[in-house]
Amino acid sequence: MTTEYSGGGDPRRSLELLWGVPERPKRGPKPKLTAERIVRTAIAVADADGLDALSMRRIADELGVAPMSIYTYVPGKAELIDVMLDRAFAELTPADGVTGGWRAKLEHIARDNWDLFHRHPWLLHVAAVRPPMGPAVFGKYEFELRAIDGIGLTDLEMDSVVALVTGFAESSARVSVNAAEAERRSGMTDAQWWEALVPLLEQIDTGGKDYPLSSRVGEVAGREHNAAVGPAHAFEFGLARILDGIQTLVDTRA
Amino acid sequence: MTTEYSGGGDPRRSLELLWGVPERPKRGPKPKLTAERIVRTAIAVADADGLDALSMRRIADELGVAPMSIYTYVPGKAELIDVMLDRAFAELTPADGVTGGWRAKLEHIARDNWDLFHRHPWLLHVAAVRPPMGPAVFGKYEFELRAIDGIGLTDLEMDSVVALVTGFAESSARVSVNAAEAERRSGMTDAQWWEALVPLLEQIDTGGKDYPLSSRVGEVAGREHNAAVGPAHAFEFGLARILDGIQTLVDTRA
DNA sequence: CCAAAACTCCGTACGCCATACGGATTAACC
DNA sequence: GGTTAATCCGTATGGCGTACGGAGTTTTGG
Repeated sequence: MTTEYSGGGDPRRSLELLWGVPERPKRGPKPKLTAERIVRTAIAVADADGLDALSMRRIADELGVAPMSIYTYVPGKAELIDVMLDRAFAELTPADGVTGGWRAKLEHIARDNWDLFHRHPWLLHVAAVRPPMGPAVFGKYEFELRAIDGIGLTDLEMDSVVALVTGFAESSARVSVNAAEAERRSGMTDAQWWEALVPLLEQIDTGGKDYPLSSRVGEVAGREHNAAVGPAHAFEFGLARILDGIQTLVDTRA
Repeated sequence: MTTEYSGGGDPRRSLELLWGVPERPKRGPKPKLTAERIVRTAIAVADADGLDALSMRRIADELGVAPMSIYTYVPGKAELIDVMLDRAFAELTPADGVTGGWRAKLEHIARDNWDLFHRHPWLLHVAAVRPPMGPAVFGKYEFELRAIDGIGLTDLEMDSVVALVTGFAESSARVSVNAAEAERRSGMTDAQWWEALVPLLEQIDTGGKDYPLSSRVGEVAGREHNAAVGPAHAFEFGLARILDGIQTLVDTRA
């Protein structure tokens, strides 16, 4: 599985694509495609078959043109992925209408992110340092900050809180998505995989060490949440702890 | 950058490599290599040049043999990476000697993990669902649990707390490592990159929307922590919140 | 002492990737 | 109608993991 990097292409070309340049040049043959159609097709391919399957050849096949024709509309794969990212983040919704104060709003944001990463698992394979400066990324940061505006935090703390919550949503979604991916590619559930491993592990000479806590806790944890609900439980547990921690901070400010 | 998957190979062969089979077969020419040397070389390559540079050809070059000779000692790249993972985790240290109770112990574990991911950034490019069942991975889970044993949590809560803290260390290290990687491959610091982007952004027609909170908070956050300390600050801030949240949970149990 | 077996080493080959380059074609402008 | 700009795309490069099978080397069994 290939991890791509956002911000890898020419920033000027990326920005033009992200914000849309309405210029219609006149000369030359009628274009068969648009950048928009290419982006939509690329997202569909990545959703269906993963970022690995997203090649310029595949997009071209899907659109019925030769591979090199894509480069007429898009400078390269790096810029294309920047636009795909911004498009995907555009699906996120503000927490403005959510009742229940900052805590409920942050919960909405965390869950919304969690859902997004499950709808578009390929997002997790794009390292979003230096994210694409598109309308959706701008809007996302703005309404995330709005969720905790006016509750007594400093500007720096607001930025840190938003980063903590969204970062947590991403990292727990990563675990969840990876588990599902492992299940798909191995054809075994986590339970089946573990079951197959136990007899092999019993033949191993551990050199006299034993693992009392691991055995006890691991068994309980394994029984309690099988693979289907495990990552979701981890998400709910972690989110509750993090919000409690933010509560403590807010309390010291009041 | 390629992301690899742990647990991708033949589990039996992986386990043999992980725990070491001392059998010395007799027939045939004297082996020029050992699995051990191959693993050490692979880790050195990944440390120095990243997981992308880790190819079977590169390892072979490094050891002065032909590419296919590697397969005499190691079943394939997937199993090799499993062993590399376990070897790396073996560098982690228990928190038993740390004074200051469970909070100080969890801090040690988080920082120890954070450091490890910076020493071996390629760990972040290996998706560790279904981790290699080697001695180090077993030991890690055991002493992580020991750090919070006997403070009133249920077995399930102990598992969840450990997963939360180590998961957070991984995800914030990911941000940090990605930032450093972006700096290296672009030749620009975050500050320089942003500076180059501003004039381009000013030419953009945002369609009348503006972003009051983003501008105010973003500027403060950007000024406060430049790229060098930004991720480290996010780590410290998030860790404090998470430990506060765990404190709240522990309090309800007391 | 010799043949068979076991083991190491490795040359070749396959299909797939992004995209640089330049040529052929097509449409609009002067 | 000639010039210019734009689209479309054929070809080629170098790197990847590893399947396959052959050649060389050492020990074992008789």
